[in-house]
Amino acid sequence: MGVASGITPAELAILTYIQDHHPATVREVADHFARTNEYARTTVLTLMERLRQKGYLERDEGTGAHRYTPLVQKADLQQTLVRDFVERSLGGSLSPFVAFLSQGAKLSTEELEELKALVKGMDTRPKGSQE
Amino acid sequence: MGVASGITPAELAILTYIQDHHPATVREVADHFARTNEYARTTVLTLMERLRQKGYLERDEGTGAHRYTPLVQKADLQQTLVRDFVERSLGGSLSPFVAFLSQGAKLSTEELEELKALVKGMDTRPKGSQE
DNA sequence: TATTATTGACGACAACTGTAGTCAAAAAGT
DNA sequence: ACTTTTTGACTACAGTTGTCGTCAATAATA
Repeated sequence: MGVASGITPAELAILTYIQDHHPATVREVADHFARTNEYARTTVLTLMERLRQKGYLERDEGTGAHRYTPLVQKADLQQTLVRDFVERSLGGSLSPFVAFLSQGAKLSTEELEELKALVKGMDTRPKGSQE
Repeated sequence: MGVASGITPAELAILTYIQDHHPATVREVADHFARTNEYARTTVLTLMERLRQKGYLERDEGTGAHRYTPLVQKADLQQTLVRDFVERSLGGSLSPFVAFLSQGAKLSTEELEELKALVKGMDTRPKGSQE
């Protein structure tokens, strides 16, 4: 399992797209990726089925092609992804991230606002303190 | 390649340890992981050799066991890891990370300081503006 | 309904990963 | 120098992931 939660990179790309465009049929997804990444229709199908087996997608077998719907919210998934990444790849340290932000990472106005509020609120909660 | 830069998760664990304890011999690393993760000596050897082939380690074949040294700084590697993660897994958006911080992620005093300085400095640089 | 196009279930496969045993060569100890 | 350990080069192998082709079943069309 490449990424956290047992989702591989290729699967994540597919799942993310579906989270932004659901319900979606294999063909719709395939058409999308045909332009960018280049995934054959059957590859997309395989990936989508694997995601379904893993519980990230569900499908409605009505008339015509099956329509897939995500079973996890995009925000939730990303949250998990971040948590796992920090834990597994950064050994729990957030410094690299902060450093990344310092070095030119662009933040949207909203993100900056949230960060400001966050910093203000956490002013008195040093690492290790109890909640 | 699980993680960015062609380093797999298992390899990353090994490399990280070596970046914190170098130069290191296979046995030293193996002894360390024998306690925690449970990697057989030869597994560690294999992983270290793969890292060497990928250019992340170099070894000194002097007297006794070979001594391995990292060829990339830990901070640099993590920087790359973060960049790649944000790009590949979050589609370039930092919101999930900010959200992660908001939801209880603990920051050290230093990290918080850096973040504060950062927020202050970026106050007038909305997303999309030129450097 | 005959014909044509679309779908999806399967099967395949090579590359990559995690894991480690074997065994000869080299080093250390006596 | 002889024996015992330790090393490391190789080999192996199963599971995962990325990628699709085939082909029969369905659906859409003429």
